Amino acid sequence: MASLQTEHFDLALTLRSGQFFHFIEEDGWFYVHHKDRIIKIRQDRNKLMYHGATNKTITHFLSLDKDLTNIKRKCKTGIEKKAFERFGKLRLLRQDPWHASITFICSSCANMAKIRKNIFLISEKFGAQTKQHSKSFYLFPEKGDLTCESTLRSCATGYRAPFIAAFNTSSTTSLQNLDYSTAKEQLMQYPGIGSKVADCILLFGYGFGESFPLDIWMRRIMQRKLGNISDKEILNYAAHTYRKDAGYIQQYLYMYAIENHK
DNA sequence: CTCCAGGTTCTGC
DNA sequence: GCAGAACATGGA
Repeated sequence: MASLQTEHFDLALTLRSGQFFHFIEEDGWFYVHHKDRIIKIRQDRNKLMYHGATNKTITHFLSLDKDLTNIKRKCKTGIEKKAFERFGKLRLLRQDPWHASITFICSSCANMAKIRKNIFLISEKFGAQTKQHSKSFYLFPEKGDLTCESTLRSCATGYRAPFIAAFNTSSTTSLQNLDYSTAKEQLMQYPGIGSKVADCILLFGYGFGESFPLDIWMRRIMQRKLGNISDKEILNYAAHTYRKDAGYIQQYLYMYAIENHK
C-alpha cells in the first residue's frame, strides 16, 4: 500500500459531489473506476492510502496539484463564501472524456442515483470483466462498443439510448485543442447534448475551467443571488465574474444549493 | 400513487 | 427568439 499527504482535500466529498458516479464504497474503502484501473483508496485526516495506481496518477486524477489561490479570492463574500467554507475541500476530478460524455448524456432529467445505475448497467452489459483487489468489476466500455440501442435501453437509459448510440461513433479527440466556445459548439452538434450537458463534459472530461453547467439547482441559487434573470444572463455573469474558476465555483454552489433546498 | 430529477428537442407563436 | 409540451425511467 502506498500513501500521500494532502492539504485542504476531502476524498468522500469529492467522490459524492455529483461529478462522477463510477465507484463503490465498501469496508471504509472507495473502489474508484479510472480507465482500465480500479483505484482502491481511503482517507485518514490528511493522509490518502491507496492501491492500484501510481502517486502521479492519483495526484492528477484527484487534482491534488490544483492551485486554489484564485478560487479562494473569488469566494470572499456572499453565497460563494458560504459555499467555499462548506465545500471548498472538494476537487474536480480529471475524468476520462469518453466516460464523462456518456455519464452526462445520461444525466438529463435524471437524479444522481439513476445516473449511477445507468453507468453500472452500461458497464455490466458492454464492459470487460476484470478482477482487481481480489474483487470482480466491469470496466466502462470502450468508445465504439455502445452500438446496440435495445441493450442500451435495458440499461434504463430511456429516450437517451439513441443519443448514446450516436455519440458512440463521434470524433471528439481534437476538442482538447480548441477554445472553450468552439469546443462547446462542436459537442452541441450531437443529439442529446445541449448547453448544460456540454458544459459538464467540457468541465469534468476536458478540464475547461470556464465551463459553468447550469442545471435546475444552479438556476435556483443564481436567481436567488441575482434576481429573476435568464440562463443567458447567468452564463454571461459567470463568464465575466468567475472566468476560468467558474467550474469550481459552480461545483461549490451546486452542492450548497442541494444541501440547503427546502 | 404522485412528484421530481445535474435537459434536450420539437412545436407553435 | 421564447414558452410549453413530449420524451422514459427510477428514486423518494
